[in-house]
Amino acid sequence: MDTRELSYFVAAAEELHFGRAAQRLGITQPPLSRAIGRLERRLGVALLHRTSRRVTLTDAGAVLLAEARPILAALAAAERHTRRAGTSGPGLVLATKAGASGELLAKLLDAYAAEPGAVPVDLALCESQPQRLLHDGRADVALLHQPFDPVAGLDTEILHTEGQVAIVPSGHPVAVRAELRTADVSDLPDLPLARWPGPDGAYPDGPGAEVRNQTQLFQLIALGRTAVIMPESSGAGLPEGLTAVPIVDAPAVTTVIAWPPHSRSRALALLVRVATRF
Amino acid sequence: MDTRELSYFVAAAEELHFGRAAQRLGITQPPLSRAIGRLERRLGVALLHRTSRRVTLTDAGAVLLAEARPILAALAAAERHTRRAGTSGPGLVLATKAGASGELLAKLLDAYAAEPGAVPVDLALCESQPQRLLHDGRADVALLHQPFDPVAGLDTEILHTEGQVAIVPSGHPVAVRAELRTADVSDLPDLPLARWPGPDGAYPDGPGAEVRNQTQLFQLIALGRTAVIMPESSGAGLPEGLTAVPIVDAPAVTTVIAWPPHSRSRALALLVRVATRF
DNA sequence: CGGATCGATACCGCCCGGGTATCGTTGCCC
DNA sequence: GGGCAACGATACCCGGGCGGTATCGATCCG
Repeated sequence: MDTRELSYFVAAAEELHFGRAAQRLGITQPPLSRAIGRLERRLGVALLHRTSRRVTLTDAGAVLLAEARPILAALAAAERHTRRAGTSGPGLVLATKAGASGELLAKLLDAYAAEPGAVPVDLALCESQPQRLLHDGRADVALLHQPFDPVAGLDTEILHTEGQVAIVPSGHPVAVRAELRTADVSDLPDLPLARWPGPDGAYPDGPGAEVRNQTQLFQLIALGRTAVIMPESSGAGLPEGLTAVPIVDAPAVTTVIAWPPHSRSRALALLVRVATRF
Repeated sequence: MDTRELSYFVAAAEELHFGRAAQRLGITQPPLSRAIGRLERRLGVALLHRTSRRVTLTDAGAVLLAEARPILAALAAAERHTRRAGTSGPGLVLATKAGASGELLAKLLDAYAAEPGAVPVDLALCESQPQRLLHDGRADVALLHQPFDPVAGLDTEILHTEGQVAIVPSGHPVAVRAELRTADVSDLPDLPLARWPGPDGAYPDGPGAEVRNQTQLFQLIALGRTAVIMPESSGAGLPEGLTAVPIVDAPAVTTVIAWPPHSRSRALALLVRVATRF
């Protein structure tokens, strides 16, 4: 099966309309019709059931669509990884969530820079989903936080484990407590927990404020509109008006350094070695 | 990146010899040279370092090779799965290890056959690696035994959990014991544990007999040459001269029914539903 | 029943993949 | 050290397939 045929089929299967699919692919409709027809003939299976008015997926088409998408994604990732591995480029790109693991990151970068043979490290501080940068080749290595960030398909080393704290407005009654339990903060009607976007960019339902980054979040907390539970280290150096209170029964957060399997860079290996010395 | 180019590169990277690689691909050498050159130009990266006497992988080539192999395997699997999903075929093919889960299998097949809407079920009884049949599309569903069979990348439902027994010659001193511990049978100098082939078909080192199937194994045990630890149910209905003794500290064996993700067959869904009723 | 929408088909030009012939380089061996 | 053999690169040719335009045929709508 050819890559082109496969992406043609995915486009047609997603659009369920040959004209629009062809447009999306930057070709005209007839070659698309022929390509899909040829693919079906080669497989000996109908993939799309089509009348001149409606196009639907057959069972076989649904199977192929589900398998084709990750294959095409893996192909694109392989291409980017190969490009990065060949062009020595600007050194390493390290991805992590902005605001997370601040002290650990600073220590790591300092220690690495002091090593003989270190290369320049660029930072990719994203608002969410740092592991995506790894998968699509925009970064070489990432600091991820279990259980928040999925690490499936990556090689990892554990760097650090820490508890979590609630960050609340200093004026709120719970701010004076020495410690809290999860239930103490998840049930406050006047202070609903902030909601972060999921992997698809959509927000879960709930009463709390929708937030995308830490600045926004801290401002909303300072205004008494929301609260949040996050790792201890993210609560270091809080601005005025915010208080961190340990949550004793929250699951521990593990910071890991992660990289795509099959990486062969000496610079990356050195960075991982330095990181695991902590 | 084209599939053809990718498989050309894999062949060249594995053979490290353009002539042989071309022969393996069923083409001549010049188109292969051109294809690899074009791929390198498009990626902007050298994949193979070649003199007229020696071909070696570059770092980028090693990355691409490692990523390309699973991608090509996934492509081939997708093709087979799609073919199977389309051609309603002879019904379902169920794979499992010959001799394993005998009673459970019989019950499952009977119960399924009694359901309205059941289709004929063919059995693929293999000597090892039943999950391979699933991955390459030769089977639709399998009974696997954790922790022996890898279930990564499959959808599963747990059917049954059982302990393990040692199967020894009836005349041996340990045969009269009511129960054993793993250490009791793994250290017997006169009765070394049988060795099964690994995923690559090679046998691990050790003193025990090399076996491939249950008939062979039981014969060797009856002759006093080896012993084995296996799930209780596999020890049911032993031939004359063999005795099963429970191993109290062996890890439990879980029988699962497994199928490739994205399967959409009604017949398969029914089989799984029947299986999970036990 | 006429028109509009949409997928299939016919036909054409060009690019690209594969083939044969040959060149240039590099170890190797006498 | 020179001749030779092995091997990858290059030159050139041919045919198939991909993409384009034009058009057909079917189906739904008003």
